[in-house]
Amino acid sequence: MSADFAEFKNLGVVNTLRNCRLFTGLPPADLQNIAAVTVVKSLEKDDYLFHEGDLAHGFYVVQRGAVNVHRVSAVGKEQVIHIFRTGDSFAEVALASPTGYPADARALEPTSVLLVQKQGILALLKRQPELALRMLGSMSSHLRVLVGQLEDLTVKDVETRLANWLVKRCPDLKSEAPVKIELTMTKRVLAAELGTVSETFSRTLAKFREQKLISVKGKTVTVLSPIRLHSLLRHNLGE
Amino acid sequence: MSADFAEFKNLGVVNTLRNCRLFTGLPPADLQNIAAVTVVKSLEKDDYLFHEGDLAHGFYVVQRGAVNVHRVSAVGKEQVIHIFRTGDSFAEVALASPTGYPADARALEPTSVLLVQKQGILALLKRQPELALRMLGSMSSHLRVLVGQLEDLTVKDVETRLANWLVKRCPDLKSEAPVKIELTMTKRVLAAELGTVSETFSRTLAKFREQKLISVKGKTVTVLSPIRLHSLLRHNLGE
DNA sequence: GGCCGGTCTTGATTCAAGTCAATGAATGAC
DNA sequence: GTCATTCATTGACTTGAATCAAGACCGGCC
Repeated sequence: MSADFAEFKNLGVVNTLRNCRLFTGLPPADLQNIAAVTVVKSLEKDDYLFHEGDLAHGFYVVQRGAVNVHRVSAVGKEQVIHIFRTGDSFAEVALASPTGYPADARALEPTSVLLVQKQGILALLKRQPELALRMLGSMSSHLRVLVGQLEDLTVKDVETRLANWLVKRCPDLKSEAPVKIELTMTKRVLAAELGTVSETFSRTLAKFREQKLISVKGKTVTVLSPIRLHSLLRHNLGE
Repeated sequence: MSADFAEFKNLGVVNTLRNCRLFTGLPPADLQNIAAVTVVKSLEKDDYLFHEGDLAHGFYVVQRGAVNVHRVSAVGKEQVIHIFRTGDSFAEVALASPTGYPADARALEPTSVLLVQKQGILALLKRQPELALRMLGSMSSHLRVLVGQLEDLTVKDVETRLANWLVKRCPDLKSEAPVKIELTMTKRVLAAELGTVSETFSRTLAKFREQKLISVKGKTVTVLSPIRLHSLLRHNLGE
C-alpha cells in the first residue's frame, strides 16, 4: 500500500470518527491516534457483522449504510434493539467485557463500518487520560439515551409511542406549519422499532389521518399541525 | 471533627465503594482517593434524593437501604426504572451531562447514600488514567445491563418476564433442588419492576403454583424445580 | 399491456393484561 | 385486646393490540 493511499484512507476514517457521538470534539491528533487502531469492514446487505456470543474484538462505528442490532428467538422472530446509521457507534460494551457480544448485528444495506480494536484503544487510553474523560462523558449520555428508549417502550400505548416519534422529528413544536417527514425504511421496520407490528402501525396512522393530524403519501408523512400533535402527546402522557 | 472520626468515616465509605460495581477491584489507594471526593447523605423513608431536572452534582452509591428511581406522569402514576440497593450506583450520567437528572429518586426505607461529587471525580480521573479505564469498563457492562432490561421489558408476556426473573435468581439451572427466594420488597413494588401490576403478578404466581413450579409462603418463593422453570422459560422465548 | 414479487391497508377474531371492585390476611398503633 | 391501614388475592369486566385472512396498491420485468 502506498503512503498516499494510506493517508487517504486515514482521512476518511478520521472524518467518520469525528461524526460519532463518542468522539465529537476531540482534537485531530486524538482522532488520528484512534484511527490508527481501527480496521475498515465492508458488508453487503444481509451480511452479519457478528452474532450473539461471538468473541468481541472491539466496538464499531458506522461509516456508511445501516446496521440492525437485534436478538432473535429460535422461532426466527427478531426483536430489533436498534438500527444504527452513519455516525452511530455500537457494541462499546466490548471494551470492558471479556465475554461475547450480547446480540446479533446485520447490515440492512451495503455498509462499511470501522472496527475500533479493543487492544489498541486500551493502550491508547492509557497514554491519553483526557481522552478517557471525554469518552466517559459520551458513554454517560449514551446511557441516558438508552434510559429514554426504555421509557418510550414502557409507554404501553402505540398511539402515544407514534405521537412521540413524530414529535421528536418536528423542529418547532409551537408552530402551525406542516412538517414533512421522509420514512427512510419500510413501514414494517419502523413499526418494529416502535415495538409493534405493521398492521397496528397502519391503523394508528389511519387514526391520526382521520383526526387531520397528519397526511400520508407513500413514504412521506406530513405533520399538519405540530402543536396539536404535541398537545395530544401531552394529553396521552397523563395531562 | 477529630482525626480518628474522620478515619472511621472514611473506612465505611471505602468499604461501600469496594462493593460497588463501578469500583470493584480498584486498589485501596484509588478507593481512598475517591472516598475523599464523596459526601454521605442520609434519607428517611420517602425522602427524595433528587427530582427530574434537578442540577446534577455527581452520582450516587447506595451505602444502606434502597432507592427507587422512577419517572412520574402528572396523573401520579410511577414508572419504576429501577430499585437500587446496597452497593448499587446510579445517576452516573451526571458525570458528563451539564443538564439535570433524567428521573426522580426516592428512598424506600431509611437509607444512606454516597454522593460522588462530579468536580472531584473529574479532577481525580485526570490524575489517574488507569482508574478511568476501569470505570469505562464498568460503565460498559452497566450499559449492557440496561440493554438487558430493555429486552426484558420488550418480552411482552408477564409469565415470561416473571419466569426470567425467578430463573436469574437460581444458582443452578440444571438442578432439581428447590431454591428459596426471599422477596425483599412488597409484591406490588416487584410487580412494578416487572412492568405489571400487583393483580396480574398475583395471578401469574398462582398459575405457577398450580403447575407445581413454585410454592409461595408469605415473602418466600420456593422454586420447586429450577430445571423445569428454565425449560418453561426457553419454551416461552420461542422453543 | 399483463403478470408477478413485494408492501400496505382493512376487517374480523382472539387473548393477555389492565381496571374496578370485594374480600381476606397481615401489620402496626393505641 | 380493638381498630385502622396497607397488602394480597380472586372475580368480573373491558380494552388494546397481536394474529389471521383477504384484498389493494405499486413497483419491476418480459
